[in-house]
Amino acid sequence: MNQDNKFAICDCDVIHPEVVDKVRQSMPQEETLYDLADFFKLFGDSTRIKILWALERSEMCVCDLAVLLNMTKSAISHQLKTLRQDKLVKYRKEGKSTYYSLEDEHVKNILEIGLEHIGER
Amino acid sequence: MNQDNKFAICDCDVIHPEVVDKVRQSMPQEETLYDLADFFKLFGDSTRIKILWALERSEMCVCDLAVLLNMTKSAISHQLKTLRQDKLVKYRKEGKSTYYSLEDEHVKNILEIGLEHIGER
DNA sequence: CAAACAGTTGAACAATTACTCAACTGAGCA
DNA sequence: TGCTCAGTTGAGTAATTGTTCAACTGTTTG
Repeated sequence: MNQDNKFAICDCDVIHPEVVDKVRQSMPQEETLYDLADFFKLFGDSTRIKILWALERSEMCVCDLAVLLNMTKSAISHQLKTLRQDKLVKYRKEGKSTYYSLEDEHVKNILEIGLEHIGER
Repeated sequence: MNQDNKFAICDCDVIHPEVVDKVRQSMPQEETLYDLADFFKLFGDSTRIKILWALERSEMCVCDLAVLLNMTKSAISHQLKTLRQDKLVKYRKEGKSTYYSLEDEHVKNILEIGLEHIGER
């Protein structure tokens, strides 16, 4: 459980074992932390941030998003696919168009806190 | 202001001009959106997530973090540098050690919302 | 002073990723 | 039926990025 085993990659010794032990006990599972990072990765791209921001205001189709962000339909569609896979947006088809909207209620909260941090609110 | 200019990259026409116009007016400045994405990029790596999680529990020195995460001091130090530059962590030096702690009160909130989304809370 | 250790740094490398391009599907319409 | 347009998809490419490695700084201690 602790690091004094032969598989240690770390190139130094513990200085404060009690702190490390305390913190280690409160760490979530490895997988949870990976999922968390993957989730935030979605917000780490300005194109996706723009899409999420836009969809927070209104349901939109791919063409409208492409015009709004001045990008190709393909680029938008690729990003929508990843947002779809991670359950941040949902869509409905109507005729030739596909209308996207936010799936998750956390998106707005996250964007707000981010804005607060960078001092834009 | 709208997209009917010769610099349009988009490969299609607007379908719902009124929606696009409405949303466009509520979009923040380009730079703000980039800053926002850069901010979230920090949370988009599992090593940094782990570091932030750990520091949320306790101030720690580089060696302790390296032991806790089973990584080299160098790798940890590189990540701490980026977290430092973006004002998420602060540090104090004492003897040979450098003690890092969270600088920003938003970190906890962000991690919480992330956990909620991935259904871990 | 010299050795030991905590931590930092820059270059190099490997892995990831956002966008482009071209081809494709499928719905609406002449 | 065939054309047009909205949207999707996969391969390829260029840029970004996390870690390693080696060299370095600075503080403590023998």
